[in-house]
Parts: sequence; C-alpha cells; structure tokens
Amino acid sequence: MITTRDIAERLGVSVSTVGRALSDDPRISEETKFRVRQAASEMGYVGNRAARMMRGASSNVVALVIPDIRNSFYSTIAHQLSKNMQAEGFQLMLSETDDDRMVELRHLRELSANRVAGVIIVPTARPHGDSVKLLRTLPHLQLLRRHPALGSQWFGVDDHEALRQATAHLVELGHTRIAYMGGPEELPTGAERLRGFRGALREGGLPDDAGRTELWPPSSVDHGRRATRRLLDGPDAPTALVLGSTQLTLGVLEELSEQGVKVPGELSVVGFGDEPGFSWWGPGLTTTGLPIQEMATGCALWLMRRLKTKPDNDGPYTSVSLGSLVLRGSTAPPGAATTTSGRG
Amino acid sequence: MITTRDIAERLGVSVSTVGRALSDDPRISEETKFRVRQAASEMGYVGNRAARMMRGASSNVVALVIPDIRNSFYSTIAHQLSKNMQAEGFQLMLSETDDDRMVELRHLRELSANRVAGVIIVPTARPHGDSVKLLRTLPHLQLLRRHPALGSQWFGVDDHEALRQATAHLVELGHTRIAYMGGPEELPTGAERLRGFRGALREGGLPDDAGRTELWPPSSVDHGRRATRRLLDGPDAPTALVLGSTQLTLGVLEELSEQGVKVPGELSVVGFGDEPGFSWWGPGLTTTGLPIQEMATGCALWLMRRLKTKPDNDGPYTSVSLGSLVLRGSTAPPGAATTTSGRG
DNA sequence: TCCAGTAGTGCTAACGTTAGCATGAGGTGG
DNA sequence: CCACCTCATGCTAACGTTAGCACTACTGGA
Repeated sequence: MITTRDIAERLGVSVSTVGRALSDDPRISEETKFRVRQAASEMGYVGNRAARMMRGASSNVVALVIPDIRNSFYSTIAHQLSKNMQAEGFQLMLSETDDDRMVELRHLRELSANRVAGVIIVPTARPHGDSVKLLRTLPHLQLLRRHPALGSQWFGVDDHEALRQATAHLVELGHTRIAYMGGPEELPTGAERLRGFRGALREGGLPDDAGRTELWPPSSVDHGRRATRRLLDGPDAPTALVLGSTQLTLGVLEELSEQGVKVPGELSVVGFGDEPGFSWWGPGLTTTGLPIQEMATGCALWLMRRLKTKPDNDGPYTSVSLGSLVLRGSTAPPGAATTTSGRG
Repeated sequence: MITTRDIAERLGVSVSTVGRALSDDPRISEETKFRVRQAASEMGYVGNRAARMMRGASSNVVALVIPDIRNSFYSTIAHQLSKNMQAEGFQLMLSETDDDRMVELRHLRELSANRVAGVIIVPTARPHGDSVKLLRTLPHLQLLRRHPALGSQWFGVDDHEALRQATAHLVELGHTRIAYMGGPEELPTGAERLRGFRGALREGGLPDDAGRTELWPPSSVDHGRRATRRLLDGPDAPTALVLGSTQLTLGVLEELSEQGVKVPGELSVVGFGDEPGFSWWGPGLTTTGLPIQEMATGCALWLMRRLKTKPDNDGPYTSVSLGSLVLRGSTAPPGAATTTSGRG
C-alpha cells in the first residue's frame, strides 16, 4: 500500500509537505500541491483512515443494527439512511441480530472495537447488560423499539394508537369476534400494539372475550402461516383479524390465499405495514401504513447533527410518528361481500 | 476511551503485559491474565481495531456494493452474506450505488480508505476507470453483473439460459406475439437476458418481428408501470410478456392489477425473480426463480477463504448458477382461460 | 545594514497496539 | 558455586498520519 512517505521520497520532499498538500493546506505552494496530487494519483495513493483515526479523527461509519434486512421495513430504512448519510460522507455498516441478544452483543462489541461514529439500533426484546453499557459509550439512537434501561433517543411509531385505530375500524364495521396476531409482549412494540388492540375493544363496548390474541416472534413469515391455520381450525372462528407485524401479515396472506378463505366475506383483515403486493392481494389489503421513509430520514438527520456538533445533551430526544390506516378491500361488515382471496 | 495503558497503570504493569494478557499469550501467568481481564472488564476496555490495523492486521469488514437494498433480491443477498460472515467474525458494510457510476466510485474510494478486507460488488453498467483501478487493489468478487475490464472472480446466473427457458415456455404454449421488458443492454445482465429472449424466438421458428422489446433502467417499479401502459395502449398488443427484471415485474403486476387485465386470458406473463407476493398475485405468477441464497452463500464462502488464505491466484474463479422456471397460473395458451388479475 | 515578518518546508512527537529483544528473578544440574 | 535455562515481564520501535514547533530564505521597512 502506498503511503505519504512513498510520495515524499519520490518527490524529494517531507511527509509533512505531502500530508499538507493533500489536505490543501494554504501554507503549501500551489506548485508543490500540484506535483503531490499528480504523484498521489499516479501512484494510486489512498489515505489510510485507520491512521487518521489514531490521531483523534472520528470514523465515518454509522452502524444500523436491525433484526433482519430482508424485512422490507428495515431495508427501506437502510436505504433511506444510506442515502441521507452519503451526502455527509458517512458509510453504513449493517448488523443483523436476528432478534438474538447474544448476536446483538457480539455486533455491538465489534462496532465498538471498530470505533463506529454512531449506531442506530432496533434493540432486541431484552438486550444484554453489556450491550447497554456499550451503547452508553456510543452516540446512538433507538429506532421503533425503546429499551427502558437505555433511556436514550428514540424514533418510534405510536404503536398503541396505530392498533387502536386499526381495531376501531373493525369494531365500527360491526365485528364482535376479532382476533389479533402480533409480536411477543416482551418487545416494547408488541406490548403497545396489543394494548392498543385491547383498548379499542374496550372502547367499542365489546366484552373481554371478544378478542382473541396470538403472539408470535414476529420475524418469520412461517409463524404467520402457522398462526393462521390455528385460527381457522380452532372453534368459534373470529370474523375479523388485526395484525401487528409485517412478517406475520405476509404469512397470513399466503395462508389465506392458499386455503381460499373469502375476504372480506368470511374474514375481514387489517394488515400491518405496507409491502409491495399488499395492494394486489385478493381484494386489496386494508393495512396500517407507517411513515418509514420520514422516520428514517429523521433518524439520519438527527444523528448526523449529533455527530457534527457537540453532545449538547439536554435530555433524550424523542420523535413519535403516527401510522395511518390505508383502506382497501379486505375489510367489510361481518358476513357482507364474498370476494375470495384465493385463486377461485 | 480506555486504552491498554490505562489498565497497565492501574495494575502497575506494563502495556506489553496487558496486551499479551488480553491476547492470551502463554508467557503471561494465569494470575496476571485474570487481573488484567478483570480490570479490562470493569473499566469497559474495548480494543481499538484501528490501532491494530496499523500494525499490519487486516480489517474485519467486507463491503457489499449494490444498486439498491430495497430490491429484495439484494436484501436477501445481504442477509445471507451477513449470516455467513458473522460466523467468521466479519462485519458487513453496505454501499448503495443507485446504478450511478460516480456514486459507485465515491463508495469505492471510501471503502479503500477504510481498508476494508474485501468487496462484493454488483458493478454499474460502465464503472469509472478509477473504480476499476481501486478494485484491482482489493480482494473482490463480482456478483451477477460482470464487468469485462475487471476480469476477476464472478458469481452469476446464466441469464441467457434463464430467459431462453422463460420465453420458450411461452412459445410452446403457442404464443406468437411476445413482448420482453428488461434492463438496458449496457448492463451485461440486460444484454444476456435479451439475447436469451431473442434466441428462444428464433428457435421457436418465429419471425423477427414477433418479439417486441422495452428496455428500461431496471431499478424502478415505476418504470415497470409506465412500460406496461405503453404496451397495452400500443397497437398490435402482444399475447404474452416475459420479464427480465424483478423491479420491472413489480411495476407490471401493479399496473395489470389496476387496469384489470385478464391474465392469462388476455395476456400471459412470466416474471423475473420470486418476491413475496408473486405467488398470490392474480392467478399466481409464473416466474424465473433464481437461486439467490445459494449464490450469496457461495460468494461469502469463497471470499472468506480468499481472505483467510494467500491470494493463490490461479486465474479468476467463476460460478454460474441456473435459474428455474416456477410454473404458476399466469401463463396459458393464447386466448384460453380468462382469470382476471384485477379486483373483478 | 539590520531586523521583523512571511512564505514554504522540515522535524518530531503522538495516537494505541504489537512483536522482537532485553531484563531479571528463580531454579537446576554439573 | 557458577553456568545455564526458564518464566514472567519490561522496553522500544514501528505502523501512517497530523499538528505544533523549528528552520531557512526571502521581502520590505526603518
């Protein structure tokens, strides 16, 4: 690898001069700068950021720690972040936790060893104590999920309100047996969404046993399929279903299509998130849309500013986005239309 | 930030002893090791990889340079890579080019400055000369697309054969007016797929004007919608459509659903790639499935081995995967069934 | 003529870690 | 009792870059 020293020797100048010429120091004559740049280019010199970091410069890498990049929810966030940070000269590191706290810890250790400038994290249900310690030493912000022990910046969705609205929509249509499928209660988001669901039932004057809930680890399409089979096979099948997880929604849609369940005739469905395909599934999926792009951009801008300026810590910043119900064809009063979701 | 020196001072030993204790050097007594580890843990010491890199150690970061992570094709690759590399202690850097050669160059410059251990790249149509130079200095492999000037390792799909099969399927069904939509010919993949399409028409004994082609930058769903509108509005509409891009396919499906085109009655469709949702779109989308996971795993393993061992350069390695036609309901003889893709 | 100022460049130390060599204590065998 | 060996640790240099200070050769003013 070519160093400033190699360039210096070739030109018969000192390393200092080369370094200064490359950083466009005003003290260096234009002629020297030109010669240095010329030589650097010819020799294929590329500055060594590791060396620069040792002199106190900070890294230009921000890490995104998420459960699974295949979830288009997270890939959209990754894209938006990457786009916003590129303008500021930052690179994006991607760490997938698979919702495993030990994997999360391993990643945070690596990120810390690599001295990343900042971290944007969707924490696992119960991060390891060491993960919390490490995060405390790093400029970071929590996305979507908020771990209480961390007490730091958070960009999230009003999960409670989102599911309250989704459920209320079904209650207003006249449904009285409504099922909910979402992530586990351990996850802050899972708990909030469930609370929103139950709250809406209560507000609608429905009895406690009107709601039936299935909580699954949310990161798997397959769990959505299995939960759906249980729902359909069980006794006293509900007339409506609300979802609190995008991955589960994908599984539900597959299973309902496969089994040829009539939507919204036999079952009204409100999905979660808005993936490509939700609009063309069966009669079109009514779903809880989330302002992902705006959130991601918000995160990027906040972190960029945080990294460029001093900590200026006047308490943790919090930003709560609102979901919005996207009305399509998959919801109707109980026993109304009979559009099928299957292939007919 | 805590350094080995801080630990050394606290314990009254030298930095060497600390460094050796932490790297489990057999020359250090067990008692000292214990005390050092204890102190390191208490003080929250995290090794500085930048410093280690300066002593000749290589980085543990591999970069993935792709057009757009939102494309689930690439997010699947990113996931699989990340998973495979994690076992070997590598981290993944994500660089999106948006198919812009200047953005690609900027990323490669950054990656090089950060001294990433290796690069997995889906090159843009015509990489900048400097990008080629930079890649030559880095352990890397090309994915999907192969830039001739680079002449390096390549993991790709037999694009020609994939589209030949997809098109042949339609020819066998009796279609004589077949349209193709894919990426631009500048892209190696675009050119190969188009060649496969034309080849299949020729083999099927169809006249040259039987095929109608629309080439668009592939990275946009919106282009797919626009191309579909042009196709449907134009005179002499084809009875079948083959696709050579996942993103275009997504747009096509949306537009066909919206316009209520009867598939496969009015139009038979063969998609490209296999996204969640393709199976439940209209009558189920017949599509060209790609062995993404296997490819990604192959890449990861190859690069890991390449990084762990010496260059052992006995010519560039090449791996060609085969696509496979996934038969669903969206293809039929011309004018046969009349299942609709719309909401009815 | 001499000094101050300035433009342009060089020297050196420092960042945190590691590897090679040096050191010193203690033990063993001749 | 000394030579030699081993064990445990210390010292120092080096990686590539940058910043502070030092130095030289001019220029211009007194």
